[in-house]
Amino acid sequence: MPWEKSFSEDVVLEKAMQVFWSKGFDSASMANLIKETGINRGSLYNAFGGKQALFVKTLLKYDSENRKTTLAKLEALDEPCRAICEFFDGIVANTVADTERKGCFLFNTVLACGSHSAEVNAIVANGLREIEGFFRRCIEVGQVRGDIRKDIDAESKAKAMVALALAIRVLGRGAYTEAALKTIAAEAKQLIN
Amino acid sequence: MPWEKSFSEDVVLEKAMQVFWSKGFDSASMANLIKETGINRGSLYNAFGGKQALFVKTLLKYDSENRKTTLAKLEALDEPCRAICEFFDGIVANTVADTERKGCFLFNTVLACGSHSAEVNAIVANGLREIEGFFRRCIEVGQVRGDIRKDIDAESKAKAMVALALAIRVLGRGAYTEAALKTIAAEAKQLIN
DNA sequence: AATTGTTTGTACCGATTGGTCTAGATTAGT
DNA sequence: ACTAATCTAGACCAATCGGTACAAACAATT
Repeated sequence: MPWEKSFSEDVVLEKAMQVFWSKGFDSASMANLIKETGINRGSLYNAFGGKQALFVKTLLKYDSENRKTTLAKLEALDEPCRAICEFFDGIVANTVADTERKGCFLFNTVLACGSHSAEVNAIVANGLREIEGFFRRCIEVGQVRGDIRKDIDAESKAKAMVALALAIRVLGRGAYTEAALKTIAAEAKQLIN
Repeated sequence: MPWEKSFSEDVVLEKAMQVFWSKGFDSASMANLIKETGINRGSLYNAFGGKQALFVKTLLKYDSENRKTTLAKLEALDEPCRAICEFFDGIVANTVADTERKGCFLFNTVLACGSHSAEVNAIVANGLREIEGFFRRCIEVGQVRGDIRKDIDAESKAKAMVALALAIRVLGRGAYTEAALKTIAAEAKQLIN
């Protein structure tokens, strides 16, 4: 038998993810992806199948490596209020630290949902659902522990928090200043007061 | 002298706007625009200059015909709280009524701000600023009249409202159900309670 | 009827799109 | 050495992109 592979699929996926993340699915060309991943055209098609399939794989990678782990870490704090605060502080920090202004890969994909396949839409819908679930659980646990008032509707506030998080990411791509983003984040935290 | 014109620029702009609105700048091709406007390729270039120039004109048309007039009508109510409520009821109603799920042309353009010219970015930035100003003035007037508590920060809440409005429009494009959008709208109204 | 400027249809341009394919180099196991 | 699998480099494909060009049809004034 000959060799198995000369490049790391994961490293290539990581680089491809950066391209899709910063340019979006439509604007990212195969020429871009070939150049940035560094591997050959044929190898790319052979290993991943095509542009759409490659995109799905990068999105899944982002979803499991960024979104899932971030939420898991925050939930592991076991301090609901702090978890929510750190979530919003985190996305503001990430947004202003990102000189490329590329936002959140998952949210960016939501915005262009019209032009994506059902498979992609299912991935982002699941991501949104889980972010909302994170907020809801934080609030409910906080209510049980007496940190959060019991008369607020956890699900309702969780949805509003998802909405504000998305808005921070979107407006942070250029339309709003850091100060404005921090203001919105502060309003999000205040939802549970 | 020959004739002046055989088609109405405004009617053509209206049709072109629909194309850009539902497909976005990048995905809308000149072939689409020619087909939907019904006028000839040469006439289109002669009358509007090109794709980018045509886009700017449709965006300005939307901004003045939709955004400005909507805000002006609400502000003319001279009932701040009702104006805010009707704003959010209105965007939810518009969102669910739109079977094409095309969202708000202005917000859609914000999302793709990275790929637009400085001119376009200035138009959307101005639009956002004016929406925020609308909310801020509503809150301030409400505070003067005693309808709204005076200890809330008008500018801060106004920014949060812009964020929630944007999120409703974006999530309404397919990711969230009508019920979820109404929940977010309710949270937005609650910001001034 | 001549003139003038617009509309129309279509051909055309170079560039780029996603995707396929071939040729040859490379490396490992037999 | 031989074979098998994968790599690279690049030619190639039809389709589409935004934009230009041009000739014919057209209408309104002179």
